[in-house]
Parts: sequence; C-alpha cells; structure tokens
Amino acid sequence: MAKVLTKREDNYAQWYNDLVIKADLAENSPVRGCMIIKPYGYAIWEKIQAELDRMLKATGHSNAYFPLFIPKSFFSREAEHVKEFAKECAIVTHYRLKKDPDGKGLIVDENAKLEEELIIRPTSETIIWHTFKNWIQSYRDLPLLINQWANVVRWEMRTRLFLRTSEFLWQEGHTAHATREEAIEETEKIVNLYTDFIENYMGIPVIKGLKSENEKFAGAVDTYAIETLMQDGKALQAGTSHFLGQNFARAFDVKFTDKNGKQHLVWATSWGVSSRLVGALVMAHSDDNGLILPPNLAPIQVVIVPIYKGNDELEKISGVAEQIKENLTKNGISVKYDDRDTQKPGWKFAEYELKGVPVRIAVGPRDIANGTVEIARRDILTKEVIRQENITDHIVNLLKDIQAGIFIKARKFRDENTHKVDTYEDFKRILREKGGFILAHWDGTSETEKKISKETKATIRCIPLDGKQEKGKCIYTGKPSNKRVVFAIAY
RNA sequence: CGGGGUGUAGCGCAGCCUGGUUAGCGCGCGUCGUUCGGGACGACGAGGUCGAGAGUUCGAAUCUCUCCACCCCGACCA
Repeated sequence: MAKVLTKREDNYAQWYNDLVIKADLAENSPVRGCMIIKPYGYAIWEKIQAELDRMLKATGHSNAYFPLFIPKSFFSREAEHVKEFAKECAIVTHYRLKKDPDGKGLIVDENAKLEEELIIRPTSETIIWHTFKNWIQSYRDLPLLINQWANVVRWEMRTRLFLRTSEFLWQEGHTAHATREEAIEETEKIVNLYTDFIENYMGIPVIKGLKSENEKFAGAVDTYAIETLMQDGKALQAGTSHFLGQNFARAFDVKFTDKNGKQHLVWATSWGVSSRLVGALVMAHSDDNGLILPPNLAPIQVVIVPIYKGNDELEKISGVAEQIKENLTKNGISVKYDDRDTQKPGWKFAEYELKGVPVRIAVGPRDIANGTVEIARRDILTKEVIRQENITDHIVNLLKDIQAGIFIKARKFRDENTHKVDTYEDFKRILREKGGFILAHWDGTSETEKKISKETKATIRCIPLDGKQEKGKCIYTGKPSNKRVVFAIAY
C-alpha cells in the first residue's frame, strides 16, 4: 500500500491535497502560490476546455487573444474595478537584468525602468474595452461576442491547488450589445450554458442566482453565479456571468450609431469559469480510495488490465484486449490497454482507482477459458463478469449509467444538505452541525449581510433565480423579506 | 502584515534537549531471482554541501547569533 489518502472524515482539506498530488493532477511549484499542472490534471482541463469551447462557438462566440500585460493607467478608468483589483496585482516595472557588479548573480537594471508600469492581467475587461472602442462604430458591428482562453494572476494570500492559486487558467467572455435587454439576455444565456455544462458534463448540481451587492463583480451592475456544494458542506462558486451595464462603455467611451444616426453607449457582459472547476470535480465526487471522474470528462474512460503469467498467456489475452479496445474506440470511447510488464495487476487496479478511471476491464486466463471479462465500475466499486461478445453495448450503457449515477448521487447530497431555517439560532446551529446550503430570509441590506458573515463566516452565495416568492422575516433583523436567499460557508 | 511551526537522500521522517568514529529508518529508485485475479517477496546496491552564513569548541546536524525559504491559523479572493 504505497499511496494511501487521508480519510475525508479525518481531515477533508488534507484528503483533497493528498488526492490532487497522488492522483498526479498537480503539484506545487517553486513559485509561491503557483501550481504545476501535471499531464493527467491538464488532460481533465483540456476535456473541460474542449466541451466549453464547443458550446461557446455553437452560441456564436469567437475566440481571440489579448495581451497578458495591461498598462496601469487602464485600470484607473473604472472606479469600482480598480478599487477591487488594485490590492492583488502583480506589476512589471523593469525590462532588463544585469550582472551584479558585487557578485555572481543578476540584479534589476535600474536604467531599464518602464515609463508606465504594466499590470499582469487579473482579468481583461480594461484592455478589451480599450480595444472594443475601435471595433465598434455602428449598430452593424453589434453584437460583438468574444471569448479568450488565458491565464490570469491575482496575488492571493493563501492558495490551494486548483481552488485558489495566484496564477490560474480560465476562459473570459466579453460581449457588447446595442440594448440593455440583449445584454441581460446574453448574461443569462451564459449562466444557463455553464449550468448545462456543470450538471451534464461535470455531474454537479448547481444553484443559479444573483450575487448580493457585497459579492458581485467589481464594475458589474449584476453578477449571476452558479453555486455548487462540496462533500464537506462548503459552497464553491463554479462560474460567474456579469451584466456590466454601460459602466465599461462609459469608462472607455465605446459608442455606436443606431439606425437613426444617434449615438449610444453600448451594453456589456463578461463571464468566466476557471481551472478551479478541476478542484470542484475532485471535491464533489471522489472518495477515500481516490478520484471518481464522470465519464464525460475522464481522460481515460475505460482501462483494460491483462492478468497473465508468461508470454504465451499474454499473447492470447492481448488478442482479446486489443479487439475490445478497437470496438470501444469505434464507439467514441477512450480506452487504454495497460500491458506494461513493469507493474503488477494489483498495483494497476489501485492506481486506476486512485485516478478515477470510470470502468476497468480485467482479462485473465479464466476469462480466456470462459469467453468472459471482468468489469469493475469506479463510482460504486462493483464488479461483474460478462460475456465478451456483449461487451461494447454493455460498456456504452455502463458509461451512461455512471454519468447519470454520479449526478444523482451529488444531487441527493445537495438536497440533503440544503436546509430552510427561520431563526438566527437555527441558522447558527445548522452551520455548526451540518454546514451545507441554508435557505433563509434576509432584509436585503449589505449591513445585515456583513454582520451575519462576520459573526458566522457564512456569506450569501446567491439570491436564487428560481426561488419562490414567500413572505417572511429576516433572520437577523426581523424586517420583512419576500424571498429566501442561499447562505453557506464558501471556498 | 500579525500569531504559531518546520527546514536532514526524490518523498515522509528519526537523530538535536545531554556536541564525540563511517548521520539513520520507511517509501521510492537500480540489478537478479521467485511471483502475477486488489498496491508481492527475498538478496544485493546506488543515493546526503544536515536551508545559508558567521560564531563558540580539540571537535557542530546537535549550542549561540544573523539571514533565507516554506507550511499552518487570521485579514483578501474565481
């Protein structure tokens, strides 16, 4: 037993760290707060990317690329924006090094100071809106629907692999529209697109909603968010979509001429999901034996492990295994046949379990004699023996079952850990004893929200979009409220 | 930036308090043999500027001082 994980119930945070490292997803880098994403972890990110990219293109968005560096002056243009991001920016001040005259190392060449410092993008609204000014003149140029896949840097105090790192990978969409209604429609379209992706590909149920004033994006009129619940009862924001109103158009003077020759400021949105989703995927489904990956995002969906003594046996087994692999591959399934003789079967079983491969097929001498294979599913750890001739259909259906089962299990967990409370005492008790999402009435003021968050660490995750209107009293102030909001302790 | 802690082989650690041959252990790694249906076993082997610098001493991983790095807890956050 080489790679044992901390048990979730002993220390959930440690379990997560162990898992990310032992499943070869990522490791810490020499640079504080930054991670090295290893091939297996990156393969998951690539699956996420590929599907989202397809969905975004299908809804009319085009990819482009904007610079990593943003002139400092761009930042000051939008007041709210600068206020929020100023405290976590990395800044480039010089462009040259020179030999240290006193030693062997290198030092910054003070003669190579930049006239205007460059900020490493924490997000790209400013440089994009600076550019959009030149791209947009007429209503004929609208809507403008741009996405970019990029890295960004936010100088974080405390970091955790995938969940919060100083540098992370994401996609950021930036759109411009002629009307307010159209921009809001775009903002909502993206929230729904993210929801579709996270529920149907990642297998994680979400709550869609609006952010409160305190929690919304700096520079946005409204922020829509999708919130997910992790196995330890903490919430994780999985994606955001912002209706920016005319704030950035005003700051960067982006106007268009309408059909009647009149000039108007354009309406904007921006939205993104990040490599944090990999962390969500790990925390939402996995168990004490390792990762559990939904088939739709698993880099390897099926692994075939031969069990043999000697080359004669291996040859026979390989004949069967290669045939199975070929048939599955024809059905669009990604299969790995692991015939390495450097590792034992038991070692391979444990390794693929740790890495969350949804289905394992074992083929040994008994199977050759009987015309069977052994099939093990990762999510519920069951094994069955089936006839070789039925295998392709069986696996196709099994992968569908696993995908559905993972989602149903996560949804059941989410539902069981969502509580309605009507008093502040119950609120604190549930938070302490169970965690999870708490649906409670709130008087709508930032002041109350801040007090609750200071006293309990719980924040308003969102004001649900599909929440029913319901008369009630704020759990903190007793003032009237007509809708419950979602509270939780969040990542 | 406050409060706590840790730096010894690729990884995880012991040794330090009470200085003394050649600095140990587990995992991992290499070779050979037996194994192979849930992380095999045995034998042999390779691998170290003990975070850095200065000091005390006949002698420092061990004592003293300075510096550096990282981790955990708080304030910030996708």
